[in-house]
Amino acid sequence: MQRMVTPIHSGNAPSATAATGVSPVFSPLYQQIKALLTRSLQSGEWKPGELIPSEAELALRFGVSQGTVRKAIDELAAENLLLRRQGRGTFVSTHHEEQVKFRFLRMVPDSESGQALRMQRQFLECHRMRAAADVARLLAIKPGDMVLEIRRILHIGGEPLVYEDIYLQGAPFRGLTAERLERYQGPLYALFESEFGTRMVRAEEKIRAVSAGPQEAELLKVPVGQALLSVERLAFSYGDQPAELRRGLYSTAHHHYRNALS
Amino acid sequence: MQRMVTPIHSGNAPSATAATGVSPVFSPLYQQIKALLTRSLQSGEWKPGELIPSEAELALRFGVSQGTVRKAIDELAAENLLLRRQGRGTFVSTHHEEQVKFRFLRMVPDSESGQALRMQRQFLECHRMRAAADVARLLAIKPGDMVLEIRRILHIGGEPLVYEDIYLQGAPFRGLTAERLERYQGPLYALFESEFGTRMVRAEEKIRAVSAGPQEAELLKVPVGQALLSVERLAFSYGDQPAELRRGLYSTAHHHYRNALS
DNA sequence: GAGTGGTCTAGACCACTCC
DNA sequence: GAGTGGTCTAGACCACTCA
Repeated sequence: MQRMVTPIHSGNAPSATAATGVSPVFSPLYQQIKALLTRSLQSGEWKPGELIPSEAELALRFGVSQGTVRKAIDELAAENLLLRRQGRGTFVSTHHEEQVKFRFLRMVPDSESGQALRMQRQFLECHRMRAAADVARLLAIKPGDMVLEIRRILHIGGEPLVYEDIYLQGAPFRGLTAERLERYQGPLYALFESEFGTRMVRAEEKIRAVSAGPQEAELLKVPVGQALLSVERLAFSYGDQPAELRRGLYSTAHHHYRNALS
Repeated sequence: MQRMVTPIHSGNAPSATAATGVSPVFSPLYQQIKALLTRSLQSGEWKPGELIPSEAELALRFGVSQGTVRKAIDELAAENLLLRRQGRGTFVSTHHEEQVKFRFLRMVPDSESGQALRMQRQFLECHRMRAAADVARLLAIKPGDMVLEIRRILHIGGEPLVYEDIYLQGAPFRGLTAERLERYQGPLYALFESEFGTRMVRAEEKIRAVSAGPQEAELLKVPVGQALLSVERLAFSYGDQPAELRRGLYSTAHHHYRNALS
């Protein structure tokens, strides 16, 4: 009933492996291919920005038709894990592309004119610490495990826009230091993927409105009591593994959080 | 070079219509089919909740293969315009389904337990008026054109959660009255689609943090100056036509706005 | 059992990129 | 021109729903 692809084979007819009895897993071939491709991404066989083998070659490797590989790649492309370019091939998505920059930073200026937002970063903190209970729970680690905490402010046109408190699992980000952060130009997620092999794939955010306390007011240069957006983001890496917790305060005086419901 | 599907025909080979010279429009067949299907949805040939013809029948009608129809339907299903159900057929999406209720209302309780949110609606206002300049611009109508304004509060467990100020184009919603709103059980968008033939398909939201003024504080039963989410939503109907403007204030004391970045 | 969408295959040609 | 993804077709069988 169920055809498994794990050992390479090349049967043509569907339902060629029913001999063993009840199938333990029940998923279409293209889902199995998709899982195999994801595994190659996760293991680092193909790194962000790199070209993966052609559809024809993958079809040969897995012993399935090109159409089946195509459907698997289609879904991975829809999830922004892969990027197809006609005539060139299929590439592993990366946070280094211009176009992707606004997928995770949703703040846009109220004036809808050209949003050539030149952003300045100011790092306040970068140190290792033991994870508190709530942080550990969200990152799926044990309380007391080592985490890396980064605090920073994003400025735009000299004005503070975002204050963020970022928590990363300690182990994968061993070599990450304040100097490293200062030196690197570009999005944090680009640094994470290039230097530490952790690519953020998707995220969930919880948004609230809060009043600025004394410290926050000073950091964002707003009056105490000013209404701010509180954004808690949990970002996931390849295997839906939580990899980053981010607590942000956004000043919405001249910018807003843009969202599309579809 | 380009095959047009407008007049029904049944050629097998691609590139069967190059005789006329340079093709004016340049789009794949399945996109043309998709446009035709969208037109049938827009014209009301198939109404929300109804079953559309089978893939085979559509393929016959348009003179293309079933695979081509399938690809067109795939995209429409991905955009939530159609809903496929194996063994039963393809249906026009509707706001009457339980599952869809949280696609446009993004507030969820902070306690992640069972979110059996029983919501009470309180309508404050429902009247016709002339559109102000900003409302007219967003709704793509002329300033001074008639619009319908609805104001309401959503309560949960007796506590006010959302205050909304809603603007609709006057013409399509001619018969909408306060009594009609009171009598109808279920989401507003379900009422709009069932009774007025306007189905909201997607929306864009701009989110800010604001402080409650005196009136807003009283409506939402919060202290003056309390931080609230300000959500401005522009909702679009079938042809990407703006159909509703909604300005909301959300109380985030015990709930938050949930968002997925992917 | 008839009808529907879902999967899989095989092969053809098109559009695009790069050498 | 070679190689890639993109489109289109035709036909087979599977999984599911319902009468």
